Amino acid sequence: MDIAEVAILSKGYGATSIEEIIEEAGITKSGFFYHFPDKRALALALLLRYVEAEDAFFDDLFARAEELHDDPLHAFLIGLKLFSEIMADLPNGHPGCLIATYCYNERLFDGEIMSISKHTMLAWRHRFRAMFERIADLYEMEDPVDLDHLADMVSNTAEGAIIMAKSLQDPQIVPQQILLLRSYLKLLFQRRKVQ
Amino acid sequence: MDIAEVAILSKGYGATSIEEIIEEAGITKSGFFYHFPDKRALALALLLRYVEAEDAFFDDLFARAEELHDDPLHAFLIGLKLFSEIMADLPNGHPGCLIATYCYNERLFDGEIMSISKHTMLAWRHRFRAMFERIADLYEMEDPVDLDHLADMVSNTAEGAIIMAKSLQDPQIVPQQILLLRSYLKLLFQRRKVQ
DNA sequence: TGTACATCAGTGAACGCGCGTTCACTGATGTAC
DNA sequence: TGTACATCAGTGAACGCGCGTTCACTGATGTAC
Repeated sequence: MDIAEVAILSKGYGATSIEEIIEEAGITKSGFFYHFPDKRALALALLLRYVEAEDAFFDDLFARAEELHDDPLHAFLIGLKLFSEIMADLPNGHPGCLIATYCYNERLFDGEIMSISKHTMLAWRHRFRAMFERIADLYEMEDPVDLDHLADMVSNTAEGAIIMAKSLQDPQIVPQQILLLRSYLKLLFQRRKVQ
Repeated sequence: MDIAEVAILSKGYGATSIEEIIEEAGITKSGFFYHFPDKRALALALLLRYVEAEDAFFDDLFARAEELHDDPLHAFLIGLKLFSEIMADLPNGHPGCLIATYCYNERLFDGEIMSISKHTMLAWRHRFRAMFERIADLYEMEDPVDLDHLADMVSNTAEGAIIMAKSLQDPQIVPQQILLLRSYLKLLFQRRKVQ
C-alpha cells in the first residue's frame, strides 16, 4: 500500500507499526498478513516499487530533455532544469527517499534490502556516468574530475536536498540545490568544446 | 551515552530500545531513568551534544584553514580539502548525521527537537553564507547564484554523501563529494578577482 | 442447468514478547553540629 | 571525633500496553462434470 510508504518515510521503518498502516488502509491485520508473509516483505515490496518508479521517472525526464536538444550537455542541463521545476511544483515537497530511510535503519534489515539499495545506487551511478561520458567526449572539463564521482553527485544532491528540505521545512531547497548542480556542470563543461 | 548515538544512527530512534543501550552500557534500566526522565530526553540530549560537537569541529577546521591562507576563497578551499582528508581518514567512515536520522523519524518527535534541527541547519547556513560573502566581495561569480543556496550546498553535500556512503558501503564517497563541491567553488569564484 | 468442490480474499480472537515507565528501596558519600 | 541526617547514584521487580505473528474460520467467486 502507498499508505505504508508515506508512514515509513515520516517515521522510519522500525517505528511504523502494521496496526497504523491497516487502520489507515481500512483493512484488518490478518488481511495484511494475507498479502505479506511478514513485515520485512512489506519493506522489500515498497523498495522494489519505489526503485521502479524512480527509474521510470528518470527515463522519462531525460528522454524528454533529449527530445528538446541534440547536444548531450545541453540535454542534460535541460533535464536538470525540468527536474528542478517538477520538484518546485510538488505541493508538499518531496516526501523522502526510501533508500535514505532504509540506510538510516540499516541494522533492522537483512542483507537483501541493503543489497538492493546498493545496486540501485550503482545503477544510478551508471546511468549518469554514461550521460557524462557522452558529454565529456564533446567538451573538455574545466577541472578534471572523476566521472563516477560526478555521476554520484546527482544522487547526492537529491538525497542531501531532501534532508535539508525536511529539516528546514522548505520544499524549495530541493529545486535550488538541483540548479546549483546544474550551475556546476555548466561551468565544468560548457566553456571548451572539443575542436 | 555515546553508545546510544551509534545505535540510533544505525537503527533509527524509534527502533532503538533503551534495553539494548543499557546492556551495552552495563547499566540497569532504572539507572537510565535516573539520568533521563524519559526516552525523548535522551534524544534531545544526544542532539544538543551532536550539534555542539559539529559546531566545534567546523570552528576548528576553518580556523586552521584561515591560518594557512589570508585570502577567504583560498582559505575556504583549504578548509574543504582538510575536511575531505579528515573524512577520508575515518576508519569506518562517517557514522551518520543525527539531524538526518531525526528528520526521517520526524513523526516520532515533538516540536522542540524538530525546531532545534531546523535552527541548527539555519546556523550552518549563516556560518557558510558569511564566508561566501567575504569571498564574493573579492571575487566575481562566474555564474551568479544565491549565497544562501550556496551555503546550504555545503550541508547538502555532507548529508547526501553520508547517505551515499552508507548505501554503497564506501566511506570514500564523503571525501569525494566534498572535493566536487570544492571544484565547483573553484570554478565559480576563482577566475575573476575584483579589480 | 445444477451440484460439488476449490480457490480467493480476507476475518476475529488469541498468543507471547519486549517495550517504556514506575516505584519503593539501598548503599555510599557528604554535611552539620 | 562521633553521630544524625541528607543527598547521590543508582537497583530490582513489577506494570500495562502494543507489537508482530498465528491459526482456525468464512463468505464470495470460479471451475468441473
